[in-house]
Amino acid sequence: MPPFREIAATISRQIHQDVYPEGSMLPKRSILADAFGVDENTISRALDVLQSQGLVRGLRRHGTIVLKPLAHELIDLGSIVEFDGSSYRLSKVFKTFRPEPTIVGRRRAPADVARLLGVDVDDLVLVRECLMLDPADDSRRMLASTYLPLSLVEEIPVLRAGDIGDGGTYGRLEEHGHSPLSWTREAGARVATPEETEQLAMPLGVPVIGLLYTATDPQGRVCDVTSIVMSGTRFRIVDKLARNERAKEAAP
Amino acid sequence: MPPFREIAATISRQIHQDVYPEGSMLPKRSILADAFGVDENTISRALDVLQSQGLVRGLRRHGTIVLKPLAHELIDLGSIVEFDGSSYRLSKVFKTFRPEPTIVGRRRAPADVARLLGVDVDDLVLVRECLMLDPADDSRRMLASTYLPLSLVEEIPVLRAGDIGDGGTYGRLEEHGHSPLSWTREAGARVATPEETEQLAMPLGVPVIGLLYTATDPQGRVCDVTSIVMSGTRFRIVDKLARNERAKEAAP
DNA sequence: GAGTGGTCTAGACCACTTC
DNA sequence: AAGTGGTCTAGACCACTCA
Repeated sequence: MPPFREIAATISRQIHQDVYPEGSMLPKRSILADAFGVDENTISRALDVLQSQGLVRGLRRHGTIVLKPLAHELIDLGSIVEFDGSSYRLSKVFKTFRPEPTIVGRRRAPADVARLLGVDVDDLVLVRECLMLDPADDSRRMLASTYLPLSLVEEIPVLRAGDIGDGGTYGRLEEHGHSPLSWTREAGARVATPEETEQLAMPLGVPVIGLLYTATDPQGRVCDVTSIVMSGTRFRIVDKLARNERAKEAAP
Repeated sequence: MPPFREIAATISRQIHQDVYPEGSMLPKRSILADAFGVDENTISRALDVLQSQGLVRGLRRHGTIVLKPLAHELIDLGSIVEFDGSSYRLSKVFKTFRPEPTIVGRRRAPADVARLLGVDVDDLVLVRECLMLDPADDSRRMLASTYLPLSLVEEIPVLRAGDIGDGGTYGRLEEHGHSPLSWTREAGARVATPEETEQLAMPLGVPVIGLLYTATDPQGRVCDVTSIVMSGTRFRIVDKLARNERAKEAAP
């Protein structure tokens, strides 16, 4: 293992063993460089590793602070799309956030979204993006983006409206002959894009949980792809598991 | 945005637009450095970014190859623990792999596992680790680790056996009075540890999907934590969603 | 042996924050 | 103004793989 990874692993171990407790400052670069007998630049690279793991954060002028580890918030997404009489919600947990619309317009979709929508990566689609804020302190929790093929927007112009909201899209689609919709969810792990990093106020290079919800009509046409992005260092998805029939029999 | 990130974004865009198609080689560092008008070192950092996104891979002597993007394999984990008459399986997909045991022994558990097990991070626990191989080509797909508190192993010595396997642990636990077990799953995104990187033959710094299965007995005692790690650049978890009752009514 | 990526060192400057 | 992290350049060497 090269020195910079070795050093990152050592400091990580020291943090977990409370040599550097949560909230404390690491020694500054020049001190660490002397301590490990390497150049300051090598320390810098090691600290990069720790930052992308969400373990520490560099604060200019101050130093490098040790963040609270394992502060994962558990999110129970469930696997039920909820209907409240007029609009749908992909999970009941999204009810607990305050949505703040940021962008509505025509853009190119990310490659995986384009694939799910069945459009070319260079085609424009309608994008509606919003931040999910914590109602308590307005902190940014998740980023939600809805992608609609332009052909569908021409067919149902009301989808173009800025204030239609997330759940409302599905209601309008069903009212216009795309009923009943069925949904699929893909969950993955990846590194945040620079845009996501900025919007969610995360350090650069952190892993994120990406959810892609696909709404398909009975004709098999993909009507909508909604992407939810949240920091992997702050959130985890939790589920309760059931037993199958034979397992139930086996229990006394 | 600093130059090295700008360059990484530019090359990433060029790859997606087939300037550098999948399987092709990027120009060598010195050429890219000239092309972008920066030092070779800056190119190196940009390529680091692309490698941790799983987009390219550096091959010594050869050059930097463009990997197949979006080759995500969709895994349907389900939410049912299956019983086959003698042992349990946390998901039916695990049946499709060939498990190869690697480590059995006493070790310290990772901090999040220790938290779930309710033991101190410095306590030793019994670890049983195995690689899940693709039966077709023996390639390494996932890493599965089972953690058991030592107190439980003293109570049920058969758990110490090396060949008990993953599903068998739950059967033995239920036979010894911890019945019926109930399971919870946590899913998260994080950066691979160096050990995982090596065992799964991944490039350094890739994001991984981490699953933590917790088995709890009726007394509320956590008996077992099983961790599944898979590359975020290769896998995605897929689910089909259902509608709630009111949504069903709304459909024609 | 030669060519490529991977990494380290040394020195420098910038950006930001606090004083 | 000063001090910290963030980044760039220049030059060097190593490790690995192929010819």
